[in-house]
Amino acid sequence: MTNDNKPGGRPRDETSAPAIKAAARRLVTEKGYENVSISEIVRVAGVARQTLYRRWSSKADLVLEAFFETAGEPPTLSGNAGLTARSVLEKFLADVFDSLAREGDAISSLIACAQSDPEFCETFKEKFVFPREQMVRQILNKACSERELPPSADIDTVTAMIHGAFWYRLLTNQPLDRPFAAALVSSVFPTRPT
Amino acid sequence: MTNDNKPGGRPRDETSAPAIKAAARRLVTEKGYENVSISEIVRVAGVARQTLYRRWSSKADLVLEAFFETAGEPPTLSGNAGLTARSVLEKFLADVFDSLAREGDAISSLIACAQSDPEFCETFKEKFVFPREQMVRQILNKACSERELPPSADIDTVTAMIHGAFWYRLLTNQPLDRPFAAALVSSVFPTRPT
Amino acid sequence: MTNDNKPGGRPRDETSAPAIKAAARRLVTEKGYENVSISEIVRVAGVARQTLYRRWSSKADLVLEAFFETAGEPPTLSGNAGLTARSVLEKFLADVFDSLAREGDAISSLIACAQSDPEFCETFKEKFVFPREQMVRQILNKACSERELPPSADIDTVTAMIHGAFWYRLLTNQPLDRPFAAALVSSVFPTRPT
Amino acid sequence: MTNDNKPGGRPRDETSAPAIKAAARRLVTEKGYENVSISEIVRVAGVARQTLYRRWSSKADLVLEAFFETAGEPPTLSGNAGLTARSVLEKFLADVFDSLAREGDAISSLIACAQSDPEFCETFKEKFVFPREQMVRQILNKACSERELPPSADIDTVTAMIHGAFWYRLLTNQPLDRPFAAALVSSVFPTRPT
DNA sequence: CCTTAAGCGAGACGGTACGTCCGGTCTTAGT
DNA sequence: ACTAAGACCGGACGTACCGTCTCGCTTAAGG
Repeated sequence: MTNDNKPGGRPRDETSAPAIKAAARRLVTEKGYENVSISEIVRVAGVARQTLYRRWSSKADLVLEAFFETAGEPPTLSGNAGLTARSVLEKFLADVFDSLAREGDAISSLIACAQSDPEFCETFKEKFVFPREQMVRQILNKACSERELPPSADIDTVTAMIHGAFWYRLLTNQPLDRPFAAALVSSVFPTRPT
Repeated sequence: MTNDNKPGGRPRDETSAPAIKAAARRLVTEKGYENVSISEIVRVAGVARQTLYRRWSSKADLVLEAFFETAGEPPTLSGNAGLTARSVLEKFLADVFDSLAREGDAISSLIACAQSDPEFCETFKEKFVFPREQMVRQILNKACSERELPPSADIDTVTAMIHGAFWYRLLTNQPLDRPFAAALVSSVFPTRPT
Repeated sequence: MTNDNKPGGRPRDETSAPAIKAAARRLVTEKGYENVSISEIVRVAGVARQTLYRRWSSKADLVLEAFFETAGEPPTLSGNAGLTARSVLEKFLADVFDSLAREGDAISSLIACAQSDPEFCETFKEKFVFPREQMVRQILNKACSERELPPSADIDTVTAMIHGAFWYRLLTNQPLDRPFAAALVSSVFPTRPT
Repeated sequence: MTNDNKPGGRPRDETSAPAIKAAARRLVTEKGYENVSISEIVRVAGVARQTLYRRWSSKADLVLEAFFETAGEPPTLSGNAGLTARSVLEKFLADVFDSLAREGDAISSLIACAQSDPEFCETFKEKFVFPREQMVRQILNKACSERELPPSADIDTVTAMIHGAFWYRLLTNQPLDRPFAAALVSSVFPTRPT
């Protein structure tokens, strides 16, 4: 969103944007997207109102950037060489749940905002949803090719079910903990006959 | 929500409440929860502002009642006597998807609202979420007891996965159609060896 | 400016308008028209901003009404029965000068404002300028008919000169005192040969 | 106002100041002092904002200089050798009225500005008011010494009345035309018995 | 030739005030 | 008691200017 045309004029204060984003992130995390006003963000950031509007055209724009600035490659898969896909998935989910436990409320309010702002929704999907979805899909594909899952498994649908399960719990304020991660994994991978 | 204390005074206009709910329902369906103001609802309903506040304490209360007035027993299971649990589930999901296709945007915005309003969230869960969840759970339990699913199946988790899957697709604007219903069902019920 | 259509609705708070006008009048007197902000007026009046805008559409409207609410019959001519027109004029001017000494700065800033706001200008003339001008004209007419002035005197022009003289002194911050009143009168009335 | 310290550095662009003054003068004439913003002046002048502030410390400074650059010796008295003071005065007033007819609105808005800016007021008086006042005074003095006016005439007061009369008409949007000039003169000079 | 010093267009900066909008409460008169 | 109407306070909104500041560049004059 930030436009940095090269030519003349005083350069933008490099500390302003981070300060604003930090303020936005903190306030949204503390109070939820809807309960944060532009005025409060600029006050906390110690910045003039126009300095915010010069960079972002709306609260949605700002908050999206504040939360998902870095293109979404959130947790990574590397270093899981010798593990089974099942255990990789379980660890991945546990990690995701941990991070949501920290800022789940903020994420909830972003999901909420996405419903009434199509542009926000698109960016949110691109920066947050799809990367995580892709992650699960990769793990499942690996599981499939290594025979942990039957070749007939419908990867897309199972991905939606896994991803959906924790959205569902997130949005209905039900616990997102390690036991749930384990239960999800168990439901996906066929039970081993003892 | 409506309080109908017995004693004296002019009785409430019986047409006001329905008019307000109809207006609310229509506007929310058309424009989404966040983009509808109280002022607009009362204007469309042709009613004084206070007439709304006398009956509901907030937009959330009103909209919840407008959408989920009847205690949630939405689709029913009766009349599915001879069918397999699998086909019952598929039909149930197809029906849910059909109804969401009609008013999915409104539901999305209600889910959104639930994120910033705990009370709304609670009512929404009670009136909308849990009944549907319970429905799925019942079908799966039946499937279990009739050996369509292995007895080891984790009904709670699978319920969350099914329910979550369509929330997820709903909130991310991905298609909710019959093929997806079929795919969900197929992923839950072990594939029949041909 | 205040519109008091008869029908329904909560009546306007009768104390608000006077409070706002009092605040406006006080602040303009203290600080000058240009240095008073709407925000300050409503803060001092202890009133919501919209409560001001509901009654007046601009600071100009408000201030005009605050200063010249009562149709302009400022000083009166009655009770000067037996006096010469000359002495009546001198007394009238002395009175005007006294009142300007009290709130001359405010008047100056109103004259100023009138220059950039034609509507303000019109109302200002009607409520402030013309009544005073008319006063002088009446006195001069009386003087004429009673032979204190030659019948050939151009009343309109002399009125403009008298009135103009104290505007001129007012706007250029030159003293407006009794000696000047006397000098004006002496210049208008032919010097009596000693 | 322009300071031209001797030493090094790039010399000021000689075209900037005239361009700025021209823009200021044009805009103030078109729209009135209050309705012209610094931003607009520099945009019209095709100049950077700082280039204006380097030369003038405020809009008031600039506009004063733009309008009254040449020390005030506006119309001159020379070449009126053989005429009566009365006709000289009439011609002087007619000239002043003509020039005001051209840019009266701008002058009005300057008078307005002078009310809220004491420094502006001082300069305005020095550059515009006093020279014209002095002019009238000289003519009247000459009239006095040549017996066109009685020696008892109060030159200062009459000057204020003349000058005030056209300020008054100027500020109240009443016509400033030759008949009024004639009427003023007639009221000052004792009517000649036919 | 190269430094120094200032002017230049451009535009960001922290502020202040604007006029509008809405939410939730209240106060009327009328039914 | 209830209605329709609408005023009330509070507070956020996005915009417009203000006067200052900083950038990279240009333009001389003087060493």
